[in-house]
Amino acid sequence: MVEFLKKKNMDTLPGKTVERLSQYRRRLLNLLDDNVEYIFSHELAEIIQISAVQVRRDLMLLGFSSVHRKGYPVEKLIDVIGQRLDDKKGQNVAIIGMGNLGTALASYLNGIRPKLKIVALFDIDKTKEGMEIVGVKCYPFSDLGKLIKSKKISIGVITVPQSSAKKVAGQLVKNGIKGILNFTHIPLNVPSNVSLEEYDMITSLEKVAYFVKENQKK
Amino acid sequence: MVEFLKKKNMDTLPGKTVERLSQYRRRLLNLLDDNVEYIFSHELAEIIQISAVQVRRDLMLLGFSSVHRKGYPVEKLIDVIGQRLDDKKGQNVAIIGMGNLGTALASYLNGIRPKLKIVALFDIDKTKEGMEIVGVKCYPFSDLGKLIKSKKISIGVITVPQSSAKKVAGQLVKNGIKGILNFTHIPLNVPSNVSLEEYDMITSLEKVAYFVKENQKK
DNA sequence: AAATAATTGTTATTTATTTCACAATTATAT
DNA sequence: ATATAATTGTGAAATAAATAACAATTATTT
Repeated sequence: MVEFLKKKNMDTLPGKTVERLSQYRRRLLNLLDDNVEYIFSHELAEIIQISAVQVRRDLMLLGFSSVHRKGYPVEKLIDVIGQRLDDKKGQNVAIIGMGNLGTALASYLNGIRPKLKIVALFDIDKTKEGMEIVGVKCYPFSDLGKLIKSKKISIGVITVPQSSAKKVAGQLVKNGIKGILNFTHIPLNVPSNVSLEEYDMITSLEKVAYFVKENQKK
Repeated sequence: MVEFLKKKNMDTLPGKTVERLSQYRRRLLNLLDDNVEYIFSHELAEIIQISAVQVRRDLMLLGFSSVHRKGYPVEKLIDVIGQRLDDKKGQNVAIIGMGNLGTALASYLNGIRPKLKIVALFDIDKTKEGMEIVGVKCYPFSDLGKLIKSKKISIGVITVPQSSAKKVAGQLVKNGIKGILNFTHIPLNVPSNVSLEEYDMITSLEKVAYFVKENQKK
């Protein structure tokens, strides 16, 4: 068995590497627009503000090599990152909760990655029904289950008020969602086959605040 | 010299611990509302969905002990977390960019922590001048420097469009900001005395999407 | 009063992530 | 043609973070 190939090219990547690959790709797409054909590890590192070794290590995990003394070919690298990160058939996303945050996310995320399509928005407020944000329709929350199935939604983004977070997560899970991105500060408890990513803006702010305080001690 | 005391009670905490302490506190405040007086490490762990050892370890770093067989006293623990995380005099925060995201953040963050005050909002759009969101005034961007000084703002939250992120960060730094929470996906380059926390929603979504895909291989 | 059970605080261990250090490769300069 | 310089890919080392393992403590049960 080709264990050595498997190791490099099939293993699930570490979460941190995934985060960085996502960022590399975004930068590389910009570079492509500027007709940059090759990039050295230290250049990419500089742009993302990390170390060049880190970049090389991440690309090593992709099994991707540079062209000697020219650097990494930008277009090809974008492609390889896509092959590793993206789902071939694409994935459909719903955003639940169309307050300011949900609305911001809808316009922010929509269209940014061809393989990640925002296909439905949901809100409890029935007056929002049929409303469109950046070309995506808003549905009443009661249609959630139906639409997860009909639109093959695999990822749900929760931007509802704190108080409904658990209920919404429960509904998503019950209707077979595969991944959840949670923007409330309520910790969610989901079965292990559902990928969960939590993001708490208060925690981020408190963290900055803490390090500001600590910095001033010096 | 009291090295042993210094070690536990003075050292800067690891970032991960800070994040968890922030979360513990938020949960504990809820518990306090429900008149819970004591909590065991495994109970707090269960709420946050982490391990009990992790909780004990974090509290160990605070030098905080439980009451034997009763658990950790909730009110006192909240207090001790505050003593460690919060700045005594409080810290003032500005949000720059009053689109949907900025607006969401303003209402989300305001009032949630007494020692973190949102004292000013900024937007390039002069028609928003004087507008109030959750009781905080919106100022034109040109007043940024003046207000950082007069209102003693130490933390800036960047929620402007991607294209102005660097300019805004530059202005903040130039005017003596101490910490930045960046919500754009432009990596910022700030001097080392400025604490920087970046949060990129696209990366989070791509990360969930990747793990959804990987999970399905199994 | 001895045994049992619950719970902590901490040391030791393991695992994950980052950085160091350097041989290998080859384009470019001399 | 040789030396120099740039750059990579990776094993080894260092650092950071999480988990396990367990002695210590004491309330409760028998």
